[in-house]
Amino acid sequence: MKVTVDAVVFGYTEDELKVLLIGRKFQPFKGMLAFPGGYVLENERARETVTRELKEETNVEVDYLEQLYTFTKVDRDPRGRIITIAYYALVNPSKFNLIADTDASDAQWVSVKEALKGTLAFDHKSILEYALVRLRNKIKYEPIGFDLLSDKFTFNQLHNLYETVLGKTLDRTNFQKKFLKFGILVPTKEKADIVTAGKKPKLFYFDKKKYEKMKKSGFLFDI
Amino acid sequence: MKVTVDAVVFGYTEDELKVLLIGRKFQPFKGMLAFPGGYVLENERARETVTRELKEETNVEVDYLEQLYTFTKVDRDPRGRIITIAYYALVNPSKFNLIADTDASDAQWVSVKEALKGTLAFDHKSILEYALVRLRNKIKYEPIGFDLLSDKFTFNQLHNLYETVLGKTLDRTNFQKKFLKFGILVPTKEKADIVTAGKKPKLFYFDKKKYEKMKKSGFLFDI
DNA sequence: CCAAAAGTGTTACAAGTACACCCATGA
DNA sequence: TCATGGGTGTACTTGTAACACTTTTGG
Repeated sequence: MKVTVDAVVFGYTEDELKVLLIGRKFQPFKGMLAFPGGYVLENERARETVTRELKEETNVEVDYLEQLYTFTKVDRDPRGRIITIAYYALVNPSKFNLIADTDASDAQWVSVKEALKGTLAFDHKSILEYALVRLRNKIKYEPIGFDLLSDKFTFNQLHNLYETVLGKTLDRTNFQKKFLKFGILVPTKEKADIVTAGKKPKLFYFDKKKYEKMKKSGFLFDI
Repeated sequence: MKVTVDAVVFGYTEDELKVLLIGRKFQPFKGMLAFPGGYVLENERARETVTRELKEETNVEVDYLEQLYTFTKVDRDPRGRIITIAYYALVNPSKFNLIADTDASDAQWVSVKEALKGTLAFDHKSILEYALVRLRNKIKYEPIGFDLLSDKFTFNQLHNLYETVLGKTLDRTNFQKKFLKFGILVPTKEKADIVTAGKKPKLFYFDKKKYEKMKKSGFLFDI
């Protein structure tokens, strides 16, 4: 039996949730869009395969990486019996230049909405749906949204991100108060350098170390 | 690369959380305690392997079964490169007579506390720890505790179960009110046939169909 | 000056918590 | 009849949701 990994890498740009897809250079599913991934080698663990393949195929190094699910349907790969361990990851797309290589003819950020409308190679559409559900659940109980944003961000950006991922509106002022009460966001003295019709918003950053400490002493993040 | 499955089957008896373990009949780890499990065959998916091996090795058929995590550490099995897809399951132990067979010299319900103190074959101790964390989280957000109890149960039994699994005390009266308000527990006219120092408690059952409907229309179980 | 976005405050209601208290049972 | 566990009620605290209001900015 052969074992592969697949990486569902989420990014957030232009107020939209994106996913990193490559064009397949070889058969099967040549020319179609698919997740970066590949065979788990004899002397590496699955997580290592994911980071290696991501670097090789797209030049991306992810901030947040978590195992998603292992897909074992018997006929999921036309090459034979191949199971895949799917991972999902979060990254700020502006950090990297996508460079396609090895098995990939190109690498691009595709809107999740569009990706779900079209066709993907293998069972990758099911995997994407599964990953999206996981992301939506996880972002409510763990402060992982920051891995999709720049180090410093405005409340408006965070708010938009949450509304986009969760697919529903959240009261702006209550969202802000809730986050501030947690005490894991640090205000800076800087104001965002963006064109706006109104007041210049403050920039915040996420105090990850403080959050880890609080979590250890029983604090539960919950948006 | 070879692929196995391992099943962490939880049960609840004598006010204690138990796990189903077998004695290993063959090398490696001959004579030690381990989870039921075995190789994924070429023409079956992992979930099928789990139910098949559980039936073969212990005569147990589980009510609730969910994939837990795939463990891929390179040296986790002395026989070579073998990754394992771990599942966890919930069952009411009183429903089955344990019958050990094939690879198992015996099958028994072991207190989770004891199992974590002792030594298990392979990396099964890590897997058990991982499964326990998952169970504790899951039982808060999904009404899966009922799969550990008989079809009809008293509030005291449910309350004890939750306190045992979560490892903390929960106010008896508030626990009851919260559950009743959900509307997923149906009171029967029967009273439990148990010796008690006080009042005879009513028996309830869990209305799974109603819960599924409510869940579809947006209801979130949360204890 | 005014529209738009950021930031702050207020109020009404729902939910959670901590108990007190009564009831039924069997030793 | 009394200790024990089951069952119910209530006051208090906390959290949530909705929205009004003020401030700052650029055109």
